[in-house]
Amino acid sequence: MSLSHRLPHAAAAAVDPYYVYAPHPDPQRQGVLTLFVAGLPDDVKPREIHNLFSHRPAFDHCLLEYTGRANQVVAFVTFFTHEAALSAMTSLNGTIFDPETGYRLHIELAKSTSRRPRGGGEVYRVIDKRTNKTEGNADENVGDEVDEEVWGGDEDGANDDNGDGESDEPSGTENENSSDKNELPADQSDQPRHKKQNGKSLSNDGRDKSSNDIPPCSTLFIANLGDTCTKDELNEVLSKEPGFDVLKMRRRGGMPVAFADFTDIESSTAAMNSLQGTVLASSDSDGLHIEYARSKMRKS
DNA sequence: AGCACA
Repeated sequence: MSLSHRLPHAAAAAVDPYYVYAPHPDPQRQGVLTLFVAGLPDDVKPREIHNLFSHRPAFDHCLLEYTGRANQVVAFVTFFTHEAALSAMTSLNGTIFDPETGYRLHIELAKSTSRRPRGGGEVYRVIDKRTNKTEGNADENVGDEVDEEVWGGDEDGANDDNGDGESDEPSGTENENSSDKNELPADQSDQPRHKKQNGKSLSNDGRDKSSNDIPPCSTLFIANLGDTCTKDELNEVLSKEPGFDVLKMRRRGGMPVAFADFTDIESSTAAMNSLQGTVLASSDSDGLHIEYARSKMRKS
């Protein structure tokens, strides 16, 4: 039934050597108690986030947000101390959240600490901006308006962090009231909803999960790069993906494109899913467009 | 939409 017979190292890798973080990567985020969590499948439930993080030491509270952009879902998890947040980040970052799709958690410090929920902490806090709940939800609340009531996190003075691209990957935004739409991080969206697609097992022809026509390949084709994008900038992001091997960039006249090779198709698929739509500092539109390459990279 | 290297 499931593909358990060909699971690689899958869920076993809760901690990943690729996700070793420097103790203080960004001075701007040093006091922050909240983690920003991306790489979540669109059918994720608040309970799942809570179950995953609430057993961590010094856990405080968490919030799940269906952003309404693409199929993106992000979470904000707050701890009582900065160290506890970092600890949870390093041990859970890179965790395969859904072995069937290869989605991996991408965790970083949030831009600012989430405000404490007012009343109690028992209820799952959710912001749901989705207008069309096609996936993973039985009930249809189509006329649902955006709930923006919770959380107006705006007391931070830290906004633009375009310093010297140290791990410059985009971070989540907490200002859902803001009109800025350029702060969305990883966007694993590309799964076009089939007519009767239910969140769980895709009854596909049995192959591609994201790229539509191109068969899976351990090399990824990366497009929609800003014209100022450098190989180093791209490398920064890709090197955090497990199994990443070689990056080649070329600009053929127009916009640059890149090819990233991974050790295997599982890795390239997971990387594609988690990096799809990632907005780099050099990006100017929708972020990275990633597909399987049409042919595997040759090395010599 | 844009897919090279040998």
